[in-house]
Amino acid sequence: MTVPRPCSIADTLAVVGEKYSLLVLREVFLGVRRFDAMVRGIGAPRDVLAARLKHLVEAGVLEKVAYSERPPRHEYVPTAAGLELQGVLHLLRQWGDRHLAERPPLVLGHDCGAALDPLVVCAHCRQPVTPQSVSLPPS
Amino acid sequence: MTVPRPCSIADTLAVVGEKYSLLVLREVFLGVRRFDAMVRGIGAPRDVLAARLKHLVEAGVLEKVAYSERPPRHEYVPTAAGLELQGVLHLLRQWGDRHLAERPPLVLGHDCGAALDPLVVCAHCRQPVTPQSVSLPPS
DNA sequence: TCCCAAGGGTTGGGTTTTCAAACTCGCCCT
DNA sequence: AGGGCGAGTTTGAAAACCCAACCCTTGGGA
Repeated sequence: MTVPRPCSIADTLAVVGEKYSLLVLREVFLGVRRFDAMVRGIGAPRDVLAARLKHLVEAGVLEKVAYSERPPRHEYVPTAAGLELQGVLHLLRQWGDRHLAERPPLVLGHDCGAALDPLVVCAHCRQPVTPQSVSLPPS
Repeated sequence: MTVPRPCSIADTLAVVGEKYSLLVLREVFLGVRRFDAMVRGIGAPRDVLAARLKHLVEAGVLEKVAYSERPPRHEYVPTAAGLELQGVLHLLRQWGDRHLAERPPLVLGHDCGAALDPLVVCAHCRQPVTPQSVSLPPS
């Protein structure tokens, strides 16, 4: 192996793996969609946030939507592709709540009435995906 | 909001959000557990990889296990906490396969016999977690 | 015995990114 | 005219990152 492993995890991280990118998505999912509000919520330098937003828009994860012509104002909304990243954030939050426990967890609700407790299952058999239940490809 | 939002997503990203950290976990889950092999698989600079490994060990995500006394040799194996991050990698891979499609997807198998297709459900009701089915906390 | 290779890093240096603070620009309000 | 908001852009110093080269230990041939 002389060149880095080709891999869609790496490809995905090239889109959302830079510092603050996933926090931008967190804010968007929480309904925070304006530049200044994101700066405050994330605590990122303004120039870095501007660069991340541009990158995410170019990658088709967010879309810039005008909500006022004059003065020109717009907000960042997730595309369909962007919405599909919510699961990643749910899992990151769950992992932090379980293993870092530095704060009272943010409790999200699920339609069923219970607190949201995300679980990764196989879409085919609906059984949980565990390290043991996954088989690696023959190397 | 004068200070960044306190959030376990951000806390988790402080552990695994640096450049290459999730790729280290990918390699570990693929069974690649030695320094030089990781350098080749990931394509990271050796010094950066050394720093990431140290950080992941200190954070309790990986453990350094000797497999030879003389010469002193060891490998990096995931802890229980580390194993729990597999779901994140499955989702990142799935997203890349769906939206980037730059290569034939790496097909992992699931116990049920089908190709692994990860899906995030609510552990309580087993229904898929969608943007619409999750309710935000009252801000 | 001598030399080389493998494993697992460390060191020195130059190149990018980040960062925080200040600045800009258009528009609205008073 | 002055002040403020939203949304960035500029600036210059600090921190990462990248790469090549080097180090050390042990094991294996020639």
